[in-house]
Amino acid sequence: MPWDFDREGPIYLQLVAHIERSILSGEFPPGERCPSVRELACIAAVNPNTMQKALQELERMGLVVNNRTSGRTITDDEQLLANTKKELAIEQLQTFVAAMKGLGYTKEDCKTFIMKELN
Amino acid sequence: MPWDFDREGPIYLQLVAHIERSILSGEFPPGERCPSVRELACIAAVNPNTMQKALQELERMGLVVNNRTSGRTITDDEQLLANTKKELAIEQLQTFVAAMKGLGYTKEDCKTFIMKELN
Amino acid sequence: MPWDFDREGPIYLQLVAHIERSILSGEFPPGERCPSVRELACIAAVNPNTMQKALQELERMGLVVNNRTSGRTITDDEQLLANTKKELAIEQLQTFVAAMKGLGYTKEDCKTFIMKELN
Amino acid sequence: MPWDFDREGPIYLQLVAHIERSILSGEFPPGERCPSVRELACIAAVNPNTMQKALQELERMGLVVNNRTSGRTITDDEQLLANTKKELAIEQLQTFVAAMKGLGYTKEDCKTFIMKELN
DNA sequence: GTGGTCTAGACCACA
DNA sequence: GTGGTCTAGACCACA
Repeated sequence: MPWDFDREGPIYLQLVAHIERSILSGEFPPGERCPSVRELACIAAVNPNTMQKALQELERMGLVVNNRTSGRTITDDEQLLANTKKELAIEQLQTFVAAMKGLGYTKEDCKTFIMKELN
Repeated sequence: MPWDFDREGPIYLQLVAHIERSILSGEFPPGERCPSVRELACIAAVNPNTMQKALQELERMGLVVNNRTSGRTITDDEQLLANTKKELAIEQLQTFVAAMKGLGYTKEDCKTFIMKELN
Repeated sequence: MPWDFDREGPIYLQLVAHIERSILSGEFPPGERCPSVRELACIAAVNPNTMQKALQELERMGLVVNNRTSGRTITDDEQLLANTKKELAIEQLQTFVAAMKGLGYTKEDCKTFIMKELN
Repeated sequence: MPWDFDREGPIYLQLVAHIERSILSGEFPPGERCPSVRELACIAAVNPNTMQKALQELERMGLVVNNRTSGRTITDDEQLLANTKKELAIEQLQTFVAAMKGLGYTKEDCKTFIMKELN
């Protein structure tokens, strides 16, 4: 199943986001081998060059480690993984609060709404 | 500025959602006159037929009232507006919780996370 | 005059080094407009994509600033320029000392040699 | 491990420079027997004729002495060795100063830079 | 097999 | 015009 992309934003960044989530959700477990550029490109149905760019960005972020000719592995840096997860969570929260604000809810309204509705 | 649409889902439903939010956010105030099909179609840069279908759906939902020859008005049924707003808010909350679940958060985690991060 | 490249090391990194030196030597003055990707690619006789990669690296280093659709400029951050210049100088010094070591000179020998021969 | 050569300059001159450094660094000690043309050609992975030409040049420089039928020896002329070493050192220094000049350093700057950075 | 580089060329947004 | 992205495909080093 090829991944699907928005019209907005470069595909390689959408790949980064997608793989990032796959790592944090445990689909690509910490310390395990990361599928090769070619494999991932095939799965996502994009050009290997595009996938390469995405993986190099993930390296730069530290989520993926390059072992040269023996492929890449997912980082096992628990601290980094925790921080990244928290960042993404905050992003989600901000999106949610923004949407709620569009409905006329203040931050306080959000809190009380959540406490009442989330069970 | 013409509105923008996803690839997914019929455009008329996206129009419904858009106008619904405009009403709930107060951009189209309760009891006021609703712009004509032609006006709205022009603003949104869609075919008047598509906008017509959207407005009929909004009528069905009760958010818009048809006065026959004298155009449409936004409902002033505060109860309905409040319910609709709440429904949309719950939808947003579910989207948020689903995203958080994808990051490994439980509902309880969400609560404590929000209490800590939302200030 | 197309630039010339070693067999060793990616061309794009050699481009980075070349442009870096051009900036530090004042050939591309601080604050001035940087030639466009296409211009530079033409001058250096490389593919625009390769030059693009080099310029993006120079951006990352902060030596070049991206102004989106209105081209790039050389940084005017004097501090950064001074630091970069010093780094390159230290690199040169290390190369020199290594070569001297191969001739049997110690660091101290180097110092006295320089004091005597450099005038 | 075969020696490696630049694209620039005849290979036999690169061989001369390489063996010259080997002598000055003590790898081929003064007064000792010099490996035969065939041995050296094999080690360097070049044609014996090319190595022959290199050794003749080293003879001309006096660094290597030809004993006719009993092979060659490294010179034991300490004065010559010292002079040659100094020449090479001066060459290195000039290369270094030229590189520093390209970064905007004067000879004086070089001196103070070295005094500060070399420790 | 792995990752990486480079080219050629199309196409996009922005203004 | 500017920078940026993407594809297709060749080729390289490493082991």
